[in-house]
Amino acid sequence: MSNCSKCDNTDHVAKAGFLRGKQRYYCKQCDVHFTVEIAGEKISRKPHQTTIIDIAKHLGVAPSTVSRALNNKAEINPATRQAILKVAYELDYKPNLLAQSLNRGETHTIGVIIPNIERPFFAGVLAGIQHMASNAGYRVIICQSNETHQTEILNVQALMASRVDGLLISHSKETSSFEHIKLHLNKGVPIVHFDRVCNELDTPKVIQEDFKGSFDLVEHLIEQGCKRIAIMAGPERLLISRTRFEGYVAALKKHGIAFDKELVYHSNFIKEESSIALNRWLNLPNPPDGIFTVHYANAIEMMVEVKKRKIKIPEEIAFVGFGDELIAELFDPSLTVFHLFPYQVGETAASLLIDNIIHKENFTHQYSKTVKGELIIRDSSLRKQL
Amino acid sequence: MSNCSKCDNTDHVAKAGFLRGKQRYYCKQCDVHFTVEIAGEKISRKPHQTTIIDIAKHLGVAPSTVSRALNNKAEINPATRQAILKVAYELDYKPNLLAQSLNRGETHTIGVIIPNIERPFFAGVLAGIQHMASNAGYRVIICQSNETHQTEILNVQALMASRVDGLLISHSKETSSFEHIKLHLNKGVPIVHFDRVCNELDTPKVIQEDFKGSFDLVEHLIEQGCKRIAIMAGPERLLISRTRFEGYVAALKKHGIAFDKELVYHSNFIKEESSIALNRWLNLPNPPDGIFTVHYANAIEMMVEVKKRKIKIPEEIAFVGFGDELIAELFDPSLTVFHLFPYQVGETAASLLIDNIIHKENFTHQYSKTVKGELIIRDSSLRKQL
DNA sequence: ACAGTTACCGCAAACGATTCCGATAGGTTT
DNA sequence: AAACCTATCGGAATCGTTTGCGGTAACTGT
Repeated sequence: MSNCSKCDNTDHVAKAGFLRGKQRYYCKQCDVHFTVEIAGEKISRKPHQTTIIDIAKHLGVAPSTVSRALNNKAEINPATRQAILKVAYELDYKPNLLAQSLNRGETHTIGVIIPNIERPFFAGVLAGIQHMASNAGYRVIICQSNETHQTEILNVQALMASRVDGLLISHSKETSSFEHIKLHLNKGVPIVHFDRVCNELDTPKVIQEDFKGSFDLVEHLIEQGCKRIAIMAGPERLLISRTRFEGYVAALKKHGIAFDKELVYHSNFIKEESSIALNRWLNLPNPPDGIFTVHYANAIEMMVEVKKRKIKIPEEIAFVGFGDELIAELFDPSLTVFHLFPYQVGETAASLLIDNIIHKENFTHQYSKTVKGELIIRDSSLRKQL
Repeated sequence: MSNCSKCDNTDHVAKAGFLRGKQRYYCKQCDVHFTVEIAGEKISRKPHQTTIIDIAKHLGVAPSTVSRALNNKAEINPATRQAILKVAYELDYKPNLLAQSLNRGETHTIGVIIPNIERPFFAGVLAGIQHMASNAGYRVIICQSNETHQTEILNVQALMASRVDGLLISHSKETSSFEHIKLHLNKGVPIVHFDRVCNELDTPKVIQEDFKGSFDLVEHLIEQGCKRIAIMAGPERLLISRTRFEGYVAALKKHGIAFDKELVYHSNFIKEESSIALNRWLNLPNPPDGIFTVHYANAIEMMVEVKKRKIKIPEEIAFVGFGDELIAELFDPSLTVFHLFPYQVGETAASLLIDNIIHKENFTHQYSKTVKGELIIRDSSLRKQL
């Protein structure tokens, strides 16, 4: 029998079952339960990062004082402050951001959701976001939706669970319902859309010159003498696709060229689509003499095919597209593009979001900041001037 | 005068200075100080996410019980457990990851440091890391060193401050001292190197077939009849550059080709270097008939220049390089590469790290996992067979 | 000398979740 | 029926920081 933990006596002690593997006792007299500690086994002390309490003990002050000193608060004696700072340095104190975040209710982290990090455009955006964020003292957590609605929803949940201070999002090609965003928007979470924005939600947005870019590219083709211009448009659900499509239509209209449904193909970001669309067009009774692909990669892929067939670019078919990639410049023939600036998109979006986070209450929404693009005319569309 | 907060009497109350803007009083009798609360001004209640305590109150149980139910612990009545789960669902409870992390001492987050997210290789690696990490329930924080040593150090500090559970790193081209890593390694932080690894540190590493790739590419050039092979090597500080360089040297040696210092140029990832190196080589008394660039982009840039000069590829000069980019395939002429698999590198590194995190104690280091590459012979080096 | 004031600091309660213990109530054994 | 057990739950400490508020000593002016 063991000694009671209270009266240190064994007289009235009786066994009282097992608890988590240990024998349990009960002292009738003291009305107390207890288990016996297995001797030893208590040495495992973790390495332990220095905390504010360590500093406090070290100097014989209260943790609150240390906190005040470290955070440069008022009510503190400059002398003690210096002393604390010194010890903090000596003990290599690093504040525990988790504890800070928990206490302050903000994580100084922003979440980013993009369809795919491997797309150079988004990588560029990310770089811009990172740059702006880290300058403002914010960390960045990145999620990829992989172009699926479901994953996007999971991403949002994961980021909100991580208690990010704000959200930057470019929707997946599938996304047509926005409840998962609305939910958190209504709770007051700052959210900024970029590139693949949506109009149904009342968020600040960063877009590009999608309409103008399309319009300029198509008009350029027309000026080069193209009469039948095909368009490889983006997924229909995306607003950005529709806007670009409208630019195409508008340019045709302005120049009195009839719109032909046969010349429209809505891509879905699948690899084989380029050759499918191209073949369809080339087999038409009167095939196009100009092709506008919303995504530069499609133009390149098509040009590869067209070159194989010994069709002359740009004389027989001219190509233009949106893009920001080196390949457009280096490919032979070089591709005329409406050049995009993903880095700027990222910077703009991030700064908008951070503004929003900091001035949460009285944030006057600034909708639709537009990052300008640039029409770069190259060999794929530039026909010899007569 | 105001009523004492204790005796609720005004008799012995006297003013006692100002405290944070409010008038302060002192009750002699009760020996008590107090300030008067400005009426109102107390309504600002935050929206408040449901917590474990809300659930507990809702059911009249203790928070600890709720925690046990939610975490599927033993010692809990299935009935209460169901009840708790139900309420949790109804109240849309989401655990506060911050609080969990603080308590458990782990964040379920891994930090990644890469030189530049815009380099497609690293974007690919990131995608692999993300995939593996999110499957294992880990979040990912990404930092860019921008190829500078100083930023890399700051990155490490930032990530450690965020209390990441482990670190994945590919060093900047400048990094030649590794104290900033060693420091945390010694504290027991799991760290895995990938791609740009370093040998001075006792960490698991994920590398590629750098030696073999170089060797194969150069040997291929030799088999195609090249006698003088130039190399555009990487920054000298990087181990990966040195390894690749050694592969080059070894291939030359095997085939009895003399090593010529004139044919070596160490790149530093600066844009103009391609033309500088190329010009230098072309102006040599006996210029190279084969060029091996460690980075495919340099090969492409050089080929652009070479094409302008009407020098024939591959007949007069053949090109090969490391790479994983579409442009290598689409460029004219298509580039022979030792194809890399960044996504796999990322996956491997992440799984190694997560293994390391989970089995922290008894982790048997598995050094140098190698992700295999693939020699893809294309037009830039394939001379007409006689 | 004393009310009134200031400067500085400590205490303790948050933040949200986990977990070690001990406390019950109701069984089972002898 | 006493002795022992099990299942289940509550209390309180803990993680590391921040912060509201009260306490104390010393200082100011009259």
